[in-house]
Amino acid sequence: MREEESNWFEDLPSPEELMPLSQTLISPHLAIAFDITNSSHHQFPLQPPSAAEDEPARTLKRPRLVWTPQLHKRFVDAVAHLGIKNAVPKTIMQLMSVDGLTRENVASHLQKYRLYLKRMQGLAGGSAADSATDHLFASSPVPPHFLHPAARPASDHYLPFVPGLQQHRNHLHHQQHMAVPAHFGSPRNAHFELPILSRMGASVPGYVEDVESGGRKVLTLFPAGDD
DNA sequence: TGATAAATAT
DNA sequence: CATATTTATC
Repeated sequence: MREEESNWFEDLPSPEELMPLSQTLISPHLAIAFDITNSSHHQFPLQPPSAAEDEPARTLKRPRLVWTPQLHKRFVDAVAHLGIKNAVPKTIMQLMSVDGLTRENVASHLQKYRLYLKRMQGLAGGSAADSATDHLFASSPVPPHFLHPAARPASDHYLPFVPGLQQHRNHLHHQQHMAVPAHFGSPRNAHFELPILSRMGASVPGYVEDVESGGRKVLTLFPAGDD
C-alpha cells in the first residue's frame, strides 16, 4: 500500500556527474563464491513478448543490494580519499560512481562500517579475530586515518581521486554463461526489471540480470575493474 | 531458529 | 546526515 517508493531515481546523479563503471549484475552466490563475472545472455531484462506495459522501474521495489568485497573496496577507497569529514553518504556515493547505487545504500553501509571501525578500535592490538561477521570489511584494508580520532587536519586529502581517473579497461568476461543453479527454476517468482541501466544514456555497458535465488530476488552489483 | 546484512524509519 | 528499528536473507 505504499505508493511512495517511486523516488529512488530522484537521487540519481546526472550523467555528467556520473562516471559509470562497468558493473555487472550477477547472482550473489556466484559473485561471492567465485571471483569471476559471468553474464548470461542478453543485456536486456527479460521482457514479456508483446507486452504493452513497461517502465516498471518506477513503481517496483528495488531488490536487496549485495555488497561484494570489490564494491566495499571501492567504498573504502572513496571514503579514504574524501576524508572523514567529507565522507558523507552523498559524497561517497557520487565519488564511487557506481550505477544503481543509491544514497540509502551507502548510508546504510557507512553506518555498519563505522561500527566496524569502532569495534576494531576496542580490540586493537589484542585479538583481532573476525567473528565471521566482519568478513566483508576485513576483506578490505582499513586506512589508518580511520582509526585515528584527530589524526589528520581538515584540509587533508589523501588523493585527488577524480572520478574517471581510475579508468581501467574493465574487461567484462561475459563469455561463458553462468552455470545454472541446482535449484533453478523457481515455481512462482515474479520478474523484476532493472531500472537504471536504461537511463544511463548509453554510458555504461553494464549488464542486467535478474536472478531468483530459491525464491528471492537479489540484486548484485559487481564491479569488474579498479585495483 | 538464530544471526547478520541491508533496508527503512525516526 | 546520523542513529535506531525493522525486515529480509543466510
